[in-house]
Amino acid sequence: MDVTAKPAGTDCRAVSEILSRVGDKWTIQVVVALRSGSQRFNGIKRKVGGISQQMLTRTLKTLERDGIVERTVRHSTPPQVEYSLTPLGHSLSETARHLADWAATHRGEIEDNRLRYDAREP
Amino acid sequence: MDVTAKPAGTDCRAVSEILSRVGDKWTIQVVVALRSGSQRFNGIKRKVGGISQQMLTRTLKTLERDGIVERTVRHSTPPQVEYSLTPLGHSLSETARHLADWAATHRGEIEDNRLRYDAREP
DNA sequence: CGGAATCCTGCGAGATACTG
DNA sequence: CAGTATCTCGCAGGATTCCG
Repeated sequence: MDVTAKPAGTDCRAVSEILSRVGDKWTIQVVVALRSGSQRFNGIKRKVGGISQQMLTRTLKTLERDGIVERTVRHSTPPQVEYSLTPLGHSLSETARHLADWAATHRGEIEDNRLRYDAREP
Repeated sequence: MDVTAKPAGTDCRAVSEILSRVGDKWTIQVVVALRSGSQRFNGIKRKVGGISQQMLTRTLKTLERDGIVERTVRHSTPPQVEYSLTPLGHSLSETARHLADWAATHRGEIEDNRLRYDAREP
């Protein structure tokens, strides 16, 4: 997969690649939760709400792997682990904002379309 | 819409809602395939590449339901069905472009991060 | 050509319990 | 507090076959 020359056809692949990476149930919510600054594990858990510790662990690990969040361990008692966004993570969260705006703007419209669509075909 | 006061908590929900709607394997690829103009079923299938007939049908149907694509049937022999983006669909594809840009820009970086991460812990 | 119906599979994700 | 280890289940998504 070399990315050297990139005609328009390729970017649909690129987007869906990113989307399937970032479009899971929790990734973006965690990123957004970290926008305000570094947080600790259970802090994020509280902030996101509804996420299991299992999934939070997984999500954070893959985010760390991708260099989107940074993990800092503080060996104290009790142990503290801080998570924060890297520059890459912040740039992602900025991009996510555009999506958020789009979502906020068109959510009602979509909702209406669905209702209309469902109304006519039982 | 009311973007006046937006407490950080709300938009993360909105984004992930949109993402889980749009972040599946095919939706965006189909939308992108339709950007250049209206296409017929098998045209889209060819253009996307790798999608099964089943999934294309499903994807197009939910996109139609959401008012993102429009379906036009032409009763001829052989029958022709044309799909095209609605204005809402175009606005989505514009937003997707931002994501595409981000993806193109940072893909290599992410790739590197992964390699580095995987390299140190077997 | 453009679908619908059906069957089958793997992975995303929740619940729970245990460790350091 | 911050994880790891299992077990389980639903559903996205593929392949294949039939229909107008």
